[in-house]
Amino acid sequence: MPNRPLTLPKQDCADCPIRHKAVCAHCEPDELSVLEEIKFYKGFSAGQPIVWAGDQMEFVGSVVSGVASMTQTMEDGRRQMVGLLLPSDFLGRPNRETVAYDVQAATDIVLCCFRRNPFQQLITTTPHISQRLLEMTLDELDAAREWMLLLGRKTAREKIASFLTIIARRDASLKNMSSLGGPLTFDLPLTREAMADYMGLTIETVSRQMTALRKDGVIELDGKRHIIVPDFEALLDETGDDDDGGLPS
Amino acid sequence: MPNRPLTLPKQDCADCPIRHKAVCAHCEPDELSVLEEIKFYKGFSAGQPIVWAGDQMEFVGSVVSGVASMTQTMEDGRRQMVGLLLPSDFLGRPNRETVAYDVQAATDIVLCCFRRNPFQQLITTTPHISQRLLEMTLDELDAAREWMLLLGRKTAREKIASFLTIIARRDASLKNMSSLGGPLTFDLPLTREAMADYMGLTIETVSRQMTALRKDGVIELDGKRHIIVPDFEALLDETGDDDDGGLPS
DNA sequence: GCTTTGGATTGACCTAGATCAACCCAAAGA
DNA sequence: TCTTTGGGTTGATCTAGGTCAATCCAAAGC
Repeated sequence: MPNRPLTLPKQDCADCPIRHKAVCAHCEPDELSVLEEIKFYKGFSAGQPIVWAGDQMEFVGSVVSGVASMTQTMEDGRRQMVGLLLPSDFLGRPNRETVAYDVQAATDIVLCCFRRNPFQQLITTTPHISQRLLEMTLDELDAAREWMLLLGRKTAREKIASFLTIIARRDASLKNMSSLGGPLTFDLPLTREAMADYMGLTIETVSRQMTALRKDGVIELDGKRHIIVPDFEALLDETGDDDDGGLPS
Repeated sequence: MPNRPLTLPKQDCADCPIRHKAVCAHCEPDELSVLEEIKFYKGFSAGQPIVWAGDQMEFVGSVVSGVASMTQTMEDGRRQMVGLLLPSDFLGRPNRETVAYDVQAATDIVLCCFRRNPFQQLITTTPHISQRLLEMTLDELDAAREWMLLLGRKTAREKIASFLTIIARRDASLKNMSSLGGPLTFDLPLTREAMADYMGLTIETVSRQMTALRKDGVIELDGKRHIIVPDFEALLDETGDDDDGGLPS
């Protein structure tokens, strides 16, 4: 497969989260048609950079399928992931010329994009959109704060368990599962290295804690990436937070 | 001084950041008068709780003077600060009934508040406001991501230095200083314990690293809280990031 | 003036997670 | 088939920062 972004043909938006989850929920038909006009799809394959920090960002959009990561890198190479973009998440920000972090496809990914300038225009004329974006940004901020607790105060084992519940929840909500009671199965969208960058750990520690959780029966591993959680409550008990284990957010 | 929130009399808004920095910048006069009607001031003294996580939040507003912290606490008492509210920062979120984190006055503080429900109403009718809130929330998200790098990848010494530059910058912008070249002086708005909760460290480590920076001549301490930075560039060199040390944000 | 109090400092020691190094293993290419 | 490659695992060792405990010190109260 070619290692460059591909602009996909316009497609039916039934599977495009931005249509129903992000900006369009309350739009009038004519506003929708404007969105339609400036819309296009981009695909990236796993590992491929989407934008580098400092680059001009000529589009905004949301993730249709696949996973991307936002990372920050220090001069000496230390890296910290600061955003994980899963399906329905929004990428890019209105009123910013350049992007502040490296964005990279973690898996093969499809984005539903809008050209930035017309989109910005639309924001000023369509209050629904900026209100919806505010809503999404506040959710992102909440997630970031949860993440800060993880980075600052949790043990390596708690970090791994918390990370796994986050992925499990998002995966379940993607499949429209109503409860996380029984045995649960999902794929890790990240390499051990990316997981380490997510949690502020080294790959060795990630690996060790994964095997520890496996040996303790909290998770089962099928290959490197496929996870089976026999008892979600047991996993939650390892996270350190007093979560109620309810529905995926 | 009484240890309970006091509702201050209406006062001239010249010193109220929300008037010019937050929601009012582009408002029409009649929109301003609506804001005026639902506005009131609250004062809290240092250490006093403003709201607890889970509480109903009946107002939103911005910090006029003083400092507040948002913290998250685990069952076993581990605490992580996830937000630091300095003058002109916005507190509370539209469309959320309850608040997600403990908010506490770090110093004596004055808030310029708006009753939440009418304020939410105003958002739907005044696009400027939600656009401005979006802008502010995006800035907050950027700050959170910077913070995540600090928590996940920086050494204790780098954490302290980074924290000091953040406070120094905000303090300088408050005093309308145009450059941070020369010797620099400011007060720490936090106890060592709150600093530790900010950085994911213990108070002992904070204390040790502060004395280390002092012994190395990077900072001078006058009492426990007053900091003198003889050379801001030298402090920046300790932060670990390749900042240009430019103007305060 | 003396005592209490609560934040802050300092020292001795310990441990969770980092570092360094060897090895595993499945997929891809030749 | 063999080799390469890149992600992953495991072991031995080290160390930054945590833990525990004693002490300091300035402000507040009596």
